[in-house]
Amino acid sequence: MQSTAAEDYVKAIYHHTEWQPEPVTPSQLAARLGLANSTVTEMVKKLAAAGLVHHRPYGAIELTREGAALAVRQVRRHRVVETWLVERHGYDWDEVHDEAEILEHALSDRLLDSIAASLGDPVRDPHGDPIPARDGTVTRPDAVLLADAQLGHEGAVVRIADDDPAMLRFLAESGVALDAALAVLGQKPYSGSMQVRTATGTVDLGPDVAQSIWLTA
Amino acid sequence: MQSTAAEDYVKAIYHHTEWQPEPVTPSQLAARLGLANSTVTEMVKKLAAAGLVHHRPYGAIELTREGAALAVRQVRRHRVVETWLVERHGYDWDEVHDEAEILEHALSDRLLDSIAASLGDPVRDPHGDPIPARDGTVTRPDAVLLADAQLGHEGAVVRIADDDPAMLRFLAESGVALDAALAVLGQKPYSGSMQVRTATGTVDLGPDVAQSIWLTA
DNA sequence: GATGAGATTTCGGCATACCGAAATCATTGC
DNA sequence: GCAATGATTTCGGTATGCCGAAATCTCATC
Repeated sequence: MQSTAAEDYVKAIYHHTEWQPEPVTPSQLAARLGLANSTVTEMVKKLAAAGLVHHRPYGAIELTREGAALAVRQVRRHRVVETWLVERHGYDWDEVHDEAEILEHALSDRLLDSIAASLGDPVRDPHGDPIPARDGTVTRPDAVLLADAQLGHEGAVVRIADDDPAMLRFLAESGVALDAALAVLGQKPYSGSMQVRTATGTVDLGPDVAQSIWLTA
Repeated sequence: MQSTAAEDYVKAIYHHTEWQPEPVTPSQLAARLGLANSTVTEMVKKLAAAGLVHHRPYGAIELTREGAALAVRQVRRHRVVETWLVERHGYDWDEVHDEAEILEHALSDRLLDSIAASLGDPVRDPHGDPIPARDGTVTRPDAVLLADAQLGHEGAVVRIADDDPAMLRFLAESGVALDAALAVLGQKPYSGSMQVRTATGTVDLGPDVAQSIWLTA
């Protein structure tokens, strides 16, 4: 059991718990992977038989130690490839995902490590997501969701979880990029939008954006 | 019909006729691909239905215009990847094939062209095999097999068709590498081996080696 | 012109990974 | 405590690509 399908499943399970941990259900997994529920049930059974996940019928799905290791390996591959595409091949953030999704299954360990080394062994990808090390170590910065930040909180942007290219462009133009220093000036009641100071000025960010931006604590 | 299997089949058919043209039979194809004859028969039927090959039952197999275009595209991908692995990632000649075999199916056109451009759009791979251009143009140098060369023939090495790493190392140490100037000094009767002058001295090359080295005409 | 060797094709089967429909389960609301 | 709802699982089925064994064809040889 080491098919590309298996790799995709464990990676999807891993992602579900990466930033806010709660076990994943078959239907959530099916939605994320774009598959029928019945397909996921069958595959999860096989993954369980292969020792990659824990799953009792009608229960939630959790990775075993072995499954988590495989997932972390895949995440490393995916994010190294994304970083490489952006830094060396002129891809934009929104263009890398599909290509990386395929390549992460095709590169040998040797080539992947060589690519990572040529990039200086980066520790985060273009979105700020941590890139696991070769040995599976994941260093995740202490981060606060902008939406949860206290009034007056100041911090640098460590992660931008949005995939919408238009949104990313807007943020970049507003002075919101990885490592940019932000300060939370205020919170508009009802609208849920946040007023934020950047290096160059002040911006209002809507609630969904505030759910996508993470700051240093 | 554009599966990785189809790509492998048309590429194998193409290779068969690349340096000495004769149509390929199902059993030759099966041997080259490491598959059962029955599998090849079935797949060829599908390729024919898809318009990639001509094939009447019990006859030879030939590429259609469309099949040849797909094959050339795959050859380009394979050779660009091999060149990239050797030039940028420290692979040796004998180590690139398996990796390239997988990657050639996984790279998008955009990424492949970007990689080729980063290498200066090379026209030949580490073995001297021509790399087809983006538009499918193949420029093959006029070449003479060393084994067929006239006595006194002088020319530069344009292709080394051997895959054996020990052999390649021996050749490199003997002054036989791509672009090296050689002169055919003599031919030993019966043994079939050739005496050749290199920049640094004189070497005897056995008949199988002489079947693998190509010189400018 | 028949025959037999060797290549080719046909046939039934297998594995993977997917689907929709039907059956089953768990839990919430009454 | 029970029914109904929504999630989960089971079941039959599909497509691709592979295999070995059996049937069939071709062609050289006699």
